[in-house]
Amino acid sequence: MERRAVERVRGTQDLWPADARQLEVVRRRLEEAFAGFGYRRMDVPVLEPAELHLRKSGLEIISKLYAFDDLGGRRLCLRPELTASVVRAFVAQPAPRLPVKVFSSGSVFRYERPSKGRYRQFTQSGVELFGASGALADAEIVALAMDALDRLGLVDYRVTIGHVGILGELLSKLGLTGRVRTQLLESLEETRRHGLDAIRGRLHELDPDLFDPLGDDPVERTLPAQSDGVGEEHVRASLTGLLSKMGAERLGRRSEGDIVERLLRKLRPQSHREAVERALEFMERLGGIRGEPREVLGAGRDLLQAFGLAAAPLESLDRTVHLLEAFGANFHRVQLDLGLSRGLQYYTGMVFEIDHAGLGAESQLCGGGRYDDLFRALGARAPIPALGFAFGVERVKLALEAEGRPSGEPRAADVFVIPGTPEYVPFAARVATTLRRAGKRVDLDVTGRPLKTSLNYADREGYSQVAVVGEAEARDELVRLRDMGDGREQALSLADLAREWPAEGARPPGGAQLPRAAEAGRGH
RNA sequence: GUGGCCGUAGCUCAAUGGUAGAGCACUGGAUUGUGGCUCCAGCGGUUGGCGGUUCGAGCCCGCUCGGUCACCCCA
Repeated sequence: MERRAVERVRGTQDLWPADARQLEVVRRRLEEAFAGFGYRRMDVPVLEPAELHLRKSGLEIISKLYAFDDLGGRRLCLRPELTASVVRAFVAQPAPRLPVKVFSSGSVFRYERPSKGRYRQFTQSGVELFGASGALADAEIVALAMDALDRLGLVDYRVTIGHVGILGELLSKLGLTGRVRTQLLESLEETRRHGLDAIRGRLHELDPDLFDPLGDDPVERTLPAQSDGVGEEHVRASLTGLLSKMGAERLGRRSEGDIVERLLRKLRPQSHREAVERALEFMERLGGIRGEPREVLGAGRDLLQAFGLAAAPLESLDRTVHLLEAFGANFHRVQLDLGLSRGLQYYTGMVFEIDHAGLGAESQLCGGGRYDDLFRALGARAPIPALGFAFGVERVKLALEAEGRPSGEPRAADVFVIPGTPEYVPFAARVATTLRRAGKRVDLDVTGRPLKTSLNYADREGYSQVAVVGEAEARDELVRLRDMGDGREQALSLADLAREWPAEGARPPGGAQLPRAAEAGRGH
């Protein structure tokens, strides 16, 4: 016989009743808020084709995916988040009418190094809103996330809102596409933490032509500086003109056309490089703009103007912020941060995070934003505007505890029924059942240990009432409910109790302050 | 993924390199079945695991597993 205990998988948790209950209460309150905004519950599988997440997620999440082959040879994964599954479900079977407002909760899995507030299996609870573009939808989503935390009585949280569309617009204007664009979008937040050189290094790995030292060729040095928006045809034309002026016969035997093409080839990386440099400069300045909404919007407009960009994303943010006020959000908890980028690459517009000061390193409670391109990426015929967010339920629980408002040990039941002696066990079972049918939560003592020990236990566990049933009770067909506070007893005849069943609106006298639905509907 | 700290009874923690302990919890008794207080006794350990150094390791060293803190990243 193997004596060594089987250990819990790293990064997972066993939740004993007090913690399990608290997590359940948190999740339920969040979901109540979602429902209060007209969102409906939807469930999606824990198992998904690995491809679903490989196609849409950033490298960071992909590298942490729990992926494996099932016995049928399918490449599967445990979901690392919920949004992709909900979108996949919609793409496979579109809802008859937009908009779609749904919420879902459940376990998600990421192979990360565990620490406090960071687990390999954790619970997300979030919403998705499909089919609405514009600031009102953006504001509703943020207001909903804040309302959910307010319902829980959380105080010390901070909402940070940004907009990745600003940088996206610049990159488009500079003609930056593909992996370089993706890399830059993902790096926005990194610029202020690690500086531009860190980003340059990463880009160089991606494309070695970027940030190579310039050659010494004097001709290359005199080439016209490439700036944004200048097409290759234009460059070819001006190069040809330049060569004519220099006198082509002095450049050897090659034809003018050959030379131009060769220079263009050398030039292409450089123009690319300069576009990237311009993007980096923009990112650095953008990243510095954060704080109180009005100031950020002002500074943002100045920057966009300096780079000749349309102010549309900022105006959208402006409207979102104003609508947030109209939603009655706690405005002093909101700040704007134009350098906020979020790691998931599929975000396209407004993005936001909610952090809590009491959590240390893993302080983010919630993250979300707009992901208008995700439907196309997952195979939808038409683009559908979409946005959403997810809470980390365990982190919200930790935040509540950090603010010193734990739910307290839940009382197991209202009444503890103790058989006085073994021979009255059947009668005790009958008493317990009668009380339950009369609407009480009843815990029957099944240990058979000495009465004194059981009473001691009942007292320490905090039962408000105890019923010891023995000879006298069995003879008279009654139960004596003893109040554990003042010791007074109340005799109830079983016949009277039975008449209450099924009693209309029977309510347990105590311990009902927590959601009743948590108990109902279990184990069926 | 990087660096630091920590792992001793169910829980919280002690123990100069020299016989593994306390409080709480649990079981029994004082009290011949009616709680909380008190007192007494009992149960409970491969000191996370494997290896090394040493006459001797909970303690020192290496690896490993787990936790935690700071990075990183995210929720």
